[in-house]
Amino acid sequence: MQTTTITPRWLDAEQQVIWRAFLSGTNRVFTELDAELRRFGLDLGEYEILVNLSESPDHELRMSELADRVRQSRSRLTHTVGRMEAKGILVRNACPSDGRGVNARLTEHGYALLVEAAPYHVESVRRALVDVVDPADFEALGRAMVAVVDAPAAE
Amino acid sequence: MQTTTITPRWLDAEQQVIWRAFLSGTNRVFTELDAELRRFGLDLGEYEILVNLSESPDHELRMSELADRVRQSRSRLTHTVGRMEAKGILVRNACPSDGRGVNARLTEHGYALLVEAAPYHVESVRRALVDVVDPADFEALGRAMVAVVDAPAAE
DNA sequence: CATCAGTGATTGAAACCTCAACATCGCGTA
DNA sequence: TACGCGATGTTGAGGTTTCAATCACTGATG
Repeated sequence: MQTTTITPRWLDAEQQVIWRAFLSGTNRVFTELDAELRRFGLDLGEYEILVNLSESPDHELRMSELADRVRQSRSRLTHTVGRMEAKGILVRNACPSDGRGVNARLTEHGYALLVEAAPYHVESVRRALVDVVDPADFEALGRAMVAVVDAPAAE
Repeated sequence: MQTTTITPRWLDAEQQVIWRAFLSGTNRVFTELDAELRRFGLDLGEYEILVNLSESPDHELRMSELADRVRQSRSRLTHTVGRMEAKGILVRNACPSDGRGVNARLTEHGYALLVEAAPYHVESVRRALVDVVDPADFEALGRAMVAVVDAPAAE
């Protein structure tokens, strides 16, 4: 019998430091954003839903399309959208062109909430990340994250 | 009456692109890591607990110290450690030098689990981030994250 | 037209996290 | 010694996410 053994390619000391800074730094950023959004009764996941709807025609989007854009599972999105609907932030309607589909659409109140929260949100993004990082490093960060997203999916 | 009005300093187009890449990229990295760790019945939060205990004398750490290192609330850590204890990964003992304190210590089984999972974990860190990013950009990423962590806390 | 595999969305239970309240203990001070 | 504030951990309730199962509909195939 033979097991597939892995010879670990450990990170070197510097990579290790960078990796741990990544863990701490991302944690710090998201903690800060959530703290700011909480003042509007939102979290980052809900805020991204608002943004994506607001950028779509009629402030409306199919659930599945929305799930892809905010990187949430369909199930999670159903639950979250259900709560947001209960708060009057958006409404759901059957999709006219596809009997399986459901459209989520911002209400007036939901759009007003986004308009109100957005300036504070962008300020927290600056405070936590954009304004504290050297501009050249910030651009490199962008390239790095694009490379991550564009990397082929694991098997 | 007068309200404090904010003149939003919106992100410019390029900053916007980088910010969204950051959201997608970090999500991609953490999704990949969790998927790999799930094969060992762990998530990233639990894995970081294992790592921090394993790097400490006697594989043991005060709960509060551990909470700081893994950036989890005390409450969350109590719950998580409780579940890990139930699985036999670690044990809790009263701290001899401080009646309030509790030490968490890895069991043999817990350490063996870490030893087993670590090579796959590091491989996923490489696959998701380290190996797909240009080395110079990776270093810049490190500087950026250090700047984020070192930034003064918001009021 | 009948079937059937695939897609879109939801459901409910279990697992997990958050939040506020609480219990306990250490330490400085009078 | 007694007081009281601050720190350490835990608890349980309530809210959120995950996971697998399910329902409904579409489109293709025979």
